Amino acid sequence: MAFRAVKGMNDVLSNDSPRWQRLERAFQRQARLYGYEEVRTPVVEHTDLFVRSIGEVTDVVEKEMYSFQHHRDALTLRPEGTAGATRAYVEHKVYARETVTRWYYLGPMFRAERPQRGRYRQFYQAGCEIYGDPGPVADAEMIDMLVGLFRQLGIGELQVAINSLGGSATRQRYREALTEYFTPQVGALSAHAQERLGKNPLRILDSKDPKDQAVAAGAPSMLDVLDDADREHFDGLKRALDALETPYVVEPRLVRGLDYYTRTSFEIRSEAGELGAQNTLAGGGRYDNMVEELGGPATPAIGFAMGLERILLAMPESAAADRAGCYIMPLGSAALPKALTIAREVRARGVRVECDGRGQSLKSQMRRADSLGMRACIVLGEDELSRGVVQLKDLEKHTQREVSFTEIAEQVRALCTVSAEAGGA
RNA sequence: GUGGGUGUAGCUCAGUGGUAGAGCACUGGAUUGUGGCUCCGGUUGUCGCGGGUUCAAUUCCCGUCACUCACCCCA
Repeated sequence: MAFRAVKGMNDVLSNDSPRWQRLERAFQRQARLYGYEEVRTPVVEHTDLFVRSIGEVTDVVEKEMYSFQHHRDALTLRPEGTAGATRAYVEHKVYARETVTRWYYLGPMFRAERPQRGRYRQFYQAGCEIYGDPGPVADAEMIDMLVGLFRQLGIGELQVAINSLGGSATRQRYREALTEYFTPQVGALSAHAQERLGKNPLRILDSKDPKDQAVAAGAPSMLDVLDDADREHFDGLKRALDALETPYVVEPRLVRGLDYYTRTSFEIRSEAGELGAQNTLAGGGRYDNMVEELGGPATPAIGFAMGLERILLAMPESAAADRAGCYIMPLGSAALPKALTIAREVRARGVRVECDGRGQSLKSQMRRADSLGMRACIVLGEDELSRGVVQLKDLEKHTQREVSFTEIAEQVRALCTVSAEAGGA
């Protein structure tokens, strides 16, 4: 056991990968149904990109990034997907090609945090971004799409939380109002909150420390300082969600840890499955200033990311798969060459085949075929070999018949295809 | 960065100051060549690592490392 995976970075072995694939396919299907197309961006970006977009005084930038120097470049493993996507959007002047852009992505992200349940140093996010649509209808549809996806995956106990952080002017006003409110009560705050007061007072609002919560309870609400346009936008979001009959709760203290959010911000949580304390499945919001800040024209944008590991923790086990595939059991080395060519013929017809070349007892091979969930098996011994036939057994119906070499591939295909179609219906 | 928990077979875990067990898994047989149930047998361990106490430590003590959960923050 000399080598181990790097702390917080996990292998997905074959017993888990079907669940991953099911989730990824469901996400991609849902995203395409809503008009998104895939974008793939590099895992490594210039460090400045993240500092500029996520914000210099965020936890992510201050202490969670995997940054390194390569020759003259300061580089960072992406801690999230929006910055890279927006960089690509600006770099390729996509805004000049189309007025509204809808992208989805899926891949690993990296944050050097202390690992725990539902939080890893290399973790997988899937996300969507819309550029060029100011909302709020787009915002509501995005939230509704996520709720629909989670329901399809069988995840229950969902909660949608929404808030509006206002535009940048509003946000500045609110920040001042909060500083004014908290400063006289500094002593009543936790040490942590006291540090934040100067840098980012909004974060005190979602502190879980009871001391902070007590003080924050009386703080002015973000919703009270929204300007008319912000308020109209937020009301529009709520109306659209109502129209879609998507349940939500307004959480005026929902503040997300990335600085780029403006106006709409939201989280989707669940209490289901084996989720621990990290029960936010997806989070996102508007970032109407980022395109311009990264050098493009003023372009409204909204996006979200969801954590695949967390969703997998919340997903119920799927029903056992139907029997499929064929196991070939040659008995004795003389039967092996014929077994191999039969295996290839059957595979050519689209049926999964495993040929057992280990030379073990028939009982052992049978056990293995069964535990693999095979639908059929072929027994080829000396007697069959000399007569040009095999025994074809249906492991589900416990029936067996003799089939000639010339017909075996087609017979297996018929057996396994029928079973697959019946199972899928 | 802070705090708690756990390290014993491939997996899940019992256990004892006198150098280890169960279930599952794997495998052989009961059935000269037929799975899922049953029965009988077999294989697998530096008891995380280092030090201390002791005649003797997997067990007690100290340290260390790893894993894990929670705080923080986020997906």
